[in-house]
Amino acid sequence: MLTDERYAVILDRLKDHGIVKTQELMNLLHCSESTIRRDLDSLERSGKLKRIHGGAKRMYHLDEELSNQDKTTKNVQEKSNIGQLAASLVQPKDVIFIDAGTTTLALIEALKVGNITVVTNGIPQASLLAEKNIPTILIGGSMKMTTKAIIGETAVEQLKQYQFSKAFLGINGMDLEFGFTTPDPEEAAIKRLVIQKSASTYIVADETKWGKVNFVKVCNLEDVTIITNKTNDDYTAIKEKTTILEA
Amino acid sequence: MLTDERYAVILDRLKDHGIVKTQELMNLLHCSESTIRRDLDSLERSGKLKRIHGGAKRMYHLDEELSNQDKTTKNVQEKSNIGQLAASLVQPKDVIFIDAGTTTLALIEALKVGNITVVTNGIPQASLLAEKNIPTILIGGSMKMTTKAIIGETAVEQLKQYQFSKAFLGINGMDLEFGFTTPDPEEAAIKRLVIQKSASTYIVADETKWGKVNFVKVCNLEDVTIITNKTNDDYTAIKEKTTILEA
DNA sequence: TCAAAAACAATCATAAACAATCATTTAACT
DNA sequence: AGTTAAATGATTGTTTATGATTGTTTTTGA
Repeated sequence: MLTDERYAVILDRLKDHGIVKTQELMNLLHCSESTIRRDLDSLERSGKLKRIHGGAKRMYHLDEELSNQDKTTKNVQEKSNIGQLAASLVQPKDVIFIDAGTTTLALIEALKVGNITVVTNGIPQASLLAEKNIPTILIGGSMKMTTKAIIGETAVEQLKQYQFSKAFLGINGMDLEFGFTTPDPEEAAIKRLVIQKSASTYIVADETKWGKVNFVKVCNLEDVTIITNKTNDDYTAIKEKTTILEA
Repeated sequence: MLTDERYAVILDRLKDHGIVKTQELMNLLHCSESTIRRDLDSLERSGKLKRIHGGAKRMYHLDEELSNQDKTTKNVQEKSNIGQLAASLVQPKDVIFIDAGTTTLALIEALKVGNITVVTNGIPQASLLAEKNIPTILIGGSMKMTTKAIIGETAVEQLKQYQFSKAFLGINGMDLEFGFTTPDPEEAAIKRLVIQKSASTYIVADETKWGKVNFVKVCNLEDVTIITNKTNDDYTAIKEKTTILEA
């Protein structure tokens, strides 16, 4: 069992359970307490988890961080559906904003129409847009390392220069009571500004985001149109407040 | 069993499992530990995998960036050498600019020191920096689709805000008579501004750039320090005008 | 509050993996 | 065929990872 294999197992387990115990890892990985302890120490140093007495717990951004690797295979079908619906809204001559995050990548994949300009704050988004030969403007500023999103004051200042005909935003949580929320205040600031600068705004989010509440509020449900995949009866109350497009 | 056959087996196995062990490969390929180790070394140099203690693992990042442009392993080796020399110049507390282009990616790969800030105008650069957890500021503006470089007026305006202790630039051509040249006026404008804003500037370029002349002049040979790999007798005249670091 | 138990950090010896080198074999080219 | 270059496997000493041991700190519950 190689060091990196153990790391992978530990992080995977952490992703599911939110917490791991030293003893449990010893049995699972068939190695000594010292080794586990050293592993947790390394992983903590590289910011992947937080050590606690008896084991370790998940850190905030681990949620997003791990998903970058396996999310590509996880909700792929659903995201693809959402992306296609979102892409169908884009028309020639549109100037659209595309948010950072994994969900909006599916939108870019599905983009078909020509003669559009895209503005984005996501590095992977920019990369994909370049490969699809879509004229793109990237927002400058500080890069958030876990999500490869551009944030900060410089980004806000640059965004103020633009107006968009449509904006497509990702989100971490949406809830009837608390509206749209994300863990990062700086990302929330970007999203709020974009909503303000765009003629119409669409939140693209798969069903797992329903009912989740994060640290910072972005806006109310009724301020935007939601593009999601599965809306069951639970959302009748929500549907009265806002517009939902089902993919 | 030919060398390239082993490479294929190793990479194939890596694609499925994400990780390979030296011992396991020895049995699978019926060859000595030394050979496996050499194979892994070569494959790491050409950017196909990442060696770890006991074997190797997949590289998530510049897999697409470098390998699909099919650099020969020789060229990769040279760029790696140049990158390592360039990286050795970086010191803690530096604020450095890293230019877009493939050569500077090797520099980022080789970056070891902590407590630095990087400013870049390259999308692949930003992506790699994020994976290495290096604090990064990305220049915003229009994206040039062929090279994934950020250019244009917005980029220039943002750059004016910054000062750098060191800057590392790529280049398309360098010539005794015509100096440093690139095909794109907008890229040249960025490079010129960076040179002006940086305490010291290094051009990183492999030997193939010597004697080439492109459309737009960036600066004279004597304005910067050149980091390149092979300097033979032809360059005696050049060496009188400028500083050359040989990797 | 105090004592026992568990978890902890630090250290050490051992074993595995490592880089570097060399002689030998294999392939490639004239 | 004969020469040269490249690849291989064995050997060397070095580095790294590991598990056991030590004594200390934290948690627990009586």
